Amino acid sequence: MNQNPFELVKTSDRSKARRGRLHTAHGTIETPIFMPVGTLASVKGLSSRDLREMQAQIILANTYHLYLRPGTELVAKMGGVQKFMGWDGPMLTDSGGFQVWSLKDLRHITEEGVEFHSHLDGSRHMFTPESVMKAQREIGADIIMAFDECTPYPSTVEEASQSLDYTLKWTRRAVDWLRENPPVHDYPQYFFGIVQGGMHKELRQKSIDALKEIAPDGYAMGGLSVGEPVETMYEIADFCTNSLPADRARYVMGVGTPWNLLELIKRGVDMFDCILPAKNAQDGLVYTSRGVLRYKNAKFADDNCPLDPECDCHCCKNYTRAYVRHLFKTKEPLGWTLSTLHNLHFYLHLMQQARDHIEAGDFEEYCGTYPATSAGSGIDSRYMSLKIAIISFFSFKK
RNA sequence: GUGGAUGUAGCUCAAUUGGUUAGAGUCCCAGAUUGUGAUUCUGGAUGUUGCCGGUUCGAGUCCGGUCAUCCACC
Repeated sequence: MNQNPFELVKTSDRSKARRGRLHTAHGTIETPIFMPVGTLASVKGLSSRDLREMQAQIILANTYHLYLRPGTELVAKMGGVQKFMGWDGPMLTDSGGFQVWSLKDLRHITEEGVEFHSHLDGSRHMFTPESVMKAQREIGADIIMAFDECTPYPSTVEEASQSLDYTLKWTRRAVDWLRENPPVHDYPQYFFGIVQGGMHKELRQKSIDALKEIAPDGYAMGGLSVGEPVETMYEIADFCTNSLPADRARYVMGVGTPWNLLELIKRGVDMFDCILPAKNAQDGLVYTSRGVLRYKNAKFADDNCPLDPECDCHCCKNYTRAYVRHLFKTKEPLGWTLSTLHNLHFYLHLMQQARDHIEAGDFEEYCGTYPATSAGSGIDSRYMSLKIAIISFFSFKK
């Protein structure tokens, strides 16, 4: 569609880990990269200055949410999402396929598109591949996503196949619409297709083959981390990257824990987004160089250490666990801001480490020595859970 | 000093004409969270019902006394 924005810099000899660059009108993104989620044109609790200071390279906004409020036409009128939110770096918009999927009782899916009721006021709306492309053009992100149907887990081959059928038809219609209609903004907006197919490899293969013919500017893998065992997620992602074109960017949507990210980078993934670091920070849990830390726990009430003694983020350099816990307990907005600041810094720093080690040629060793990090979810392997338990026990016992 | 009112979880309050193991919110404690419908959700702990006695098969509830607090009047 457009000129390929992705530049493959290096691939590891001993895994599929890749070092690359994604060139956009608002800047170059060094990959592998994690994209902080800013659903409503805001990474909750943070200003664009915070994002710049933590060296965020690209952030993600959401078409469904911006469509409902303040409206994509208004965003266009304000000069696009970057100008609207005071962030001049690269942006990506998710199409809203996932949101519509999560609306469950409020939606009706047909081949034409998705009819749904706003979760805000119940008003009726229709999303079609065409209308969603129009909305994303108006929002003006550097990367826009196909309108897909996120296949639930578990799903039978028949269900996943039917779902994939819609996603592929919608993707073709989206591309046609983009070709036939003029851009809203005067810079390129790259279009990423989304691989679906549930946990069925033959469907994932079919999805990839069809997408290759459509030739989007990049490839995302959707429908992962929707309840399947983590090993299955790795296996499917691994299967996909075997077939995806090596010269295009690969993006696993909605994943995941720090450990998930390293495992998927090893399997050839370049881009990630996830609400987990932001959501967990907000709920009293942060990631540290020594594992997960539930800073809201009573044992940290008089802990004078930073959240992570080895972290050099603004929060860790200036504030203590006792203080951040106090802010959480008293529901002070600053607590949300500081803990989110830390968690996102942690993720971005992790990606920096990954890039450095891929370049140095020792990424696989780095993964082997990396401290176990649970998301606080039970889907990691038993081995990991044990390791986490041991590390947590010795690290945070007081 | 006299009269009246009120005493139930750390806090704010429920509990039918006396009827199972005295509940709820909040607070506290722990857990969950994977393209944000999320300042969210799930679970747990906490009581000599001010105290002493009486009536009753059975009292947070009725009676007597007592203590505390508040109000009004001397």
